[in-house]
Amino acid sequence: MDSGIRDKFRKSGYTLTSQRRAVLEALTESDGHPSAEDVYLIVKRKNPRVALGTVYQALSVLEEIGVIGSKHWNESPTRYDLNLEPHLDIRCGHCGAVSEIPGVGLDDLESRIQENTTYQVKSATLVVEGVCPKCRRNQ
Amino acid sequence: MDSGIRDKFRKSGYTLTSQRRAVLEALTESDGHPSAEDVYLIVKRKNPRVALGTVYQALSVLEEIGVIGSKHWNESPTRYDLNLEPHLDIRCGHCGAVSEIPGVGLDDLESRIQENTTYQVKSATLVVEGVCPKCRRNQ
DNA sequence: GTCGGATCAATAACCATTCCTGATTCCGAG
DNA sequence: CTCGGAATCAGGAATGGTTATTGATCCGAC
Repeated sequence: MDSGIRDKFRKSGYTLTSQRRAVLEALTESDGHPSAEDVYLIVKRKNPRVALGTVYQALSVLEEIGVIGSKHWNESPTRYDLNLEPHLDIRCGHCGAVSEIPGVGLDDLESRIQENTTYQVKSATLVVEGVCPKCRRNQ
Repeated sequence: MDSGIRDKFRKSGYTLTSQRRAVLEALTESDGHPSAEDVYLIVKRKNPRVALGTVYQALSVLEEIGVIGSKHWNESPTRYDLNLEPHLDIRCGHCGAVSEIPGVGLDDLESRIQENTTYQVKSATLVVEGVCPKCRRNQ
């Protein structure tokens, strides 16, 4: 277990419980962009007593203290991610698979937006959807 | 009523019913980015018998035939829009107001994404959130 | 007019997520 | 060690935006 994670727990005041540890482990074991339900199923293999609500709560704590990130596509469950760097993900509209897109910089997009609105910009997220190679083959 | 709208209905095979016309009129009367519920309330003022489900269904038909557009921010209802040009909207996280952001071009973003992924890119939407001037003042 | 498909209103169902409640666990003070 | 209070938990009910279902009704082609 990364000692940085322990630090973040200590600073936040939350405790690093076995359930939260299990959720983190599930994130590592998964294919990289699991939904809360996916995490729940992985966690349940080792500890069948955990409830889905507990997983949701653990995920939100982990996100709050900056240990994991999340992304949301319309009409589909939120995906969680250990990659904290700003990066682009694309979601397949057919099978729901999520993959990273390397090499596309958003540069100064957020500051360009701030220059053109009287709102105070809090976030600018690029939501990318497409068809993955596997689904394209099966069409 | 725009004759282009009639054309789109004719081509699509859908009929331009009074309910769908009422939904379109509500879009024009509204402040520009109403939710389905907002549209429902406006429509109901003139025709109290329409059901919320009918409004949803009318909105989805109108979007399907390309008469209106829609945008979705996490954790909040979908907003509908008569502006069909690609453009940026920002949503206030406090009051939910939605406004357009002029002057920010996404340029070749979608093609840059396509170059860096094996997925077939279908859409790349920028979801921008912030705080509107009014809410900032009241903080 | 009338037949059949499109559309409608009303309501039940859906699903991801959050909330609630009482039970359990954790942790520091004594 | 052990007591008590706070944090966390499991389970299940509730939420809210949206969609599906179901008869009833409308409308246009014949």
